[in-house]
Amino acid sequence: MTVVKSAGTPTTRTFYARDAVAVARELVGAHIVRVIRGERLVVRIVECEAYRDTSDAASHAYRGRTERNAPMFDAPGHAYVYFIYGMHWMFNIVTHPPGEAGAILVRAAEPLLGIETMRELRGPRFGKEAAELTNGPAKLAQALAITGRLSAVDLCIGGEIYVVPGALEAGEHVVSGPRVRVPGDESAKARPWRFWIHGNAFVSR
DNA sequence: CTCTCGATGCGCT
DNA sequence: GCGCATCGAGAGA
Repeated sequence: MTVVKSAGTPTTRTFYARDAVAVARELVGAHIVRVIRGERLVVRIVECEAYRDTSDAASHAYRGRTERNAPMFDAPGHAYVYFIYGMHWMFNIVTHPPGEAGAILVRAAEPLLGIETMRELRGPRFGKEAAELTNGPAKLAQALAITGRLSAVDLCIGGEIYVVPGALEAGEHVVSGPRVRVPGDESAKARPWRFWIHGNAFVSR
């Protein structure tokens, strides 16, 4: 069982001003805090994927800046939220060295606080199992009421959504592998830029 | 449990 | 028009 020790201090801008692959590994175990209607919802990241810019054919930033992917090119430590498959929102954290572009997709998390509210946000027929609330990127966004309105929001100032450093528990370790359903050439597909806690029950399918 | 398939909006070729 | 950093229902085993 995971113990939530405190509200925590948000991660800093400099934490995200580095290579996205390196940061993605360190982001596993961190907490996302979402303040909604005066309530704090807290989840723990158990799976995420790094996307870079021109060297990464799978990345939205690969073909340069557009209106949609603009947050990926702007200051690190902000959200990049986009809409896909006509119905789903994806939550990313903008992460890249100065002058570059990139983001980390949060694919799955473990609910820690506010589980009943997450259940309501997901819908009454989902979430009988806690893992069903947040074990996929679109599920996570729905459980935390994340939509395009939060794209480009600063995650480092303790506002309506922010990220807090976390730690792995005893016996846990992070493993890596190819990203899920990425487009692009073979080299992009093969890159082991997906990170997750080995054996964790909240990792996506 | 596993597998297949439709939903549904929009950015980009 | 195509295809997507997905999910859930439904069918079959």
